[in-house]
Amino acid sequence: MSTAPSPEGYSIGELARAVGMSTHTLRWYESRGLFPREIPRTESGRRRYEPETVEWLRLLARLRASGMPVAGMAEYARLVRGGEGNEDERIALMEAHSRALTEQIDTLAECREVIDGKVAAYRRRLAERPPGAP
Amino acid sequence: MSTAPSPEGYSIGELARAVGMSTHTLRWYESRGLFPREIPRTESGRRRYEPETVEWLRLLARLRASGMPVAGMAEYARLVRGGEGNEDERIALMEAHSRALTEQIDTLAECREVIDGKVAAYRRRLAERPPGAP
DNA sequence: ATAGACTTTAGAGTTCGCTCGAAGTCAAGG
DNA sequence: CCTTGACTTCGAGCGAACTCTAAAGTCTAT
Repeated sequence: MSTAPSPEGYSIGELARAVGMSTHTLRWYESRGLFPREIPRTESGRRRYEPETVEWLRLLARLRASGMPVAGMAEYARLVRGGEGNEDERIALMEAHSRALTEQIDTLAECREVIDGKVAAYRRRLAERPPGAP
Repeated sequence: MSTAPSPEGYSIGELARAVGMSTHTLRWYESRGLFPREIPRTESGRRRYEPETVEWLRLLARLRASGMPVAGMAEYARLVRGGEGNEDERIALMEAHSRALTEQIDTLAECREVIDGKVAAYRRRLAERPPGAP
């Protein structure tokens, strides 16, 4: 609450480096409503991200990596933007995703078993009929 | 092993129904080299898939569902087309995918934990500050 | 004060995996 | 023969999530 002397906060390039995304992606995320609040600007119009933005983006990265579509993240950002009082909606959103994730993990494990079964079959074939045999 | 009297084999529509893909997709897969051999045609040029194609497509479906790109499946089909003797290459391909799959599963499980942590935090907030409080 | 690194915008382009449509051929029932 | 519906090829189109370009403006260091 006063005049901060040092830069305080991240430029878009710094933030990009900090979270491992491109500046393009950060602007595009913003255009898609993926931030829980307005991004402050300097006098000349440059973005100056607050430090906690790093945590927010790390969460988004998790959601993306686990297959949540951008629209889902936008919905979540909207809820957070709405402030306290919609915790149940946030819980519903996240739990739905968690359930989807469980399903996906099960599917993948199943696929892996089929694949490992294939590998085992090929190994058996190799063992029974070593290089060269009618 | 002899002259089969009945139609024997699937039309593209029948196969599509049998494996749950569209006829468009089957033709597209073919154009991408995803079949381990030429698909026989009737006199009039229509595809007549052999019964074992169903199993092949079910395998492809697994590979796709587990994130293998179409190019990877094409490579695998190429190996199978190559006939016996390249089992080690097939094993290498499949094992690489299996490893990728393991990694992906771990990533997803990690993401789910983060998400479940968020849910837990929201629940705590709800419990401590029930509907309506400064 | 000037180079060069960085940022701004709007909008176009890319990749992947299908998905669809057009325009025509063919098979079977009535 | 006529109709209906499945089949043919080919090429365009789509949605998702970036990714890049261009042309301008700004900041920092020397």
